[in-house]
Amino acid sequence: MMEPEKIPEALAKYPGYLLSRLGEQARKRFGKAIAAQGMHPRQFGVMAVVASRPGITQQQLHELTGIDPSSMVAVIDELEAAGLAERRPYPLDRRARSIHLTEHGERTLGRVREVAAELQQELFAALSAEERERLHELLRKMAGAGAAAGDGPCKQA
Amino acid sequence: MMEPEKIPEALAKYPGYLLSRLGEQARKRFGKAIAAQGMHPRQFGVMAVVASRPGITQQQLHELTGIDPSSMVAVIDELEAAGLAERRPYPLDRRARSIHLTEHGERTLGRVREVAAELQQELFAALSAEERERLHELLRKMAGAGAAAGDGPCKQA
DNA sequence: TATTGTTATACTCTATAACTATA
DNA sequence: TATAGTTATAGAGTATAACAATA
Repeated sequence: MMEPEKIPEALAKYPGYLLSRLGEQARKRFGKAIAAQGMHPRQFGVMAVVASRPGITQQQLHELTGIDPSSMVAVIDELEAAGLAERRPYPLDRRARSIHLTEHGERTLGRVREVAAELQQELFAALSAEERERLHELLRKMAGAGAAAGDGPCKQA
Repeated sequence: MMEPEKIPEALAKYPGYLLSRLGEQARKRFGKAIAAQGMHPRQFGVMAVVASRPGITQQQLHELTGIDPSSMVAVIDELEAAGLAERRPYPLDRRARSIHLTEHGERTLGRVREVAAELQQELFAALSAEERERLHELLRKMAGAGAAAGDGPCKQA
């Protein structure tokens, strides 16, 4: 169990600060939780998007995850090396690469999703189920999220 | 104006992810906003705590901000070099150093607080005033924040 | 001429370990 | 023996610039 660190009022009064510090904490704890599966938060993010849009290109992955194109190369390299994903030719544009999860990748993603769900329970333990839902809604709204024009598999898949 | 980046449903469904990504975004935007004053987010955090607890030691600052003690040295060095804060002997324990803001530091902090307030408006623009307040409460609760045992000036000040 | 992916590189931020002076 | 601060160093993580293939 990790102590959630006390945040002094002088800083807690800034919602942006809370967002930043709690976000960093969430990322770190998630990273530790999935390290056992040999996975990294960035890899999880990419895999989750690929799972929802099989055949997506690296450029599109960059736009959706916010990960820099040059860093994206490294992430996909790692996933390929671990046998979790693979690059395939992208028929519509021969410059681009089409990314797919392998079967092993699908299974691993499933396990990591379970770990993520367990961690969520811990992370938001101070909140009631209702409060968690409310917080989630507010964060979604802030992110302008919810069905980012074209969720679902890509053409060609 | 910075586009708030669209977050796909495949990731937005994880509240921890939203927290992490929105937090990172908040930090980056805040950093850019205060760079004009020659300030860094870490420095602001430390200064805000020092302002609320004049005479605080570096060790205590580390506990309250989560910044590593060795990094704290660098932050205070920067603040001293910029004439924003200063180290003084700490009578109760000669190993420790007592940190205080200079007048220039107080004034600068005041200006940066204004910038922070403006940025907050932008950052949470997608939310109504009520929703912002609700989000702030939920984040506070999550952080176990609110009057961290001993807010206020330190003895000896 | 612009874009996708790639490579090499630099830069920022943070963490680790060892040292000093006090306790 | 343990702790506060310091220093030097190493490691993540990320961003920047230049290049090849293709559009």
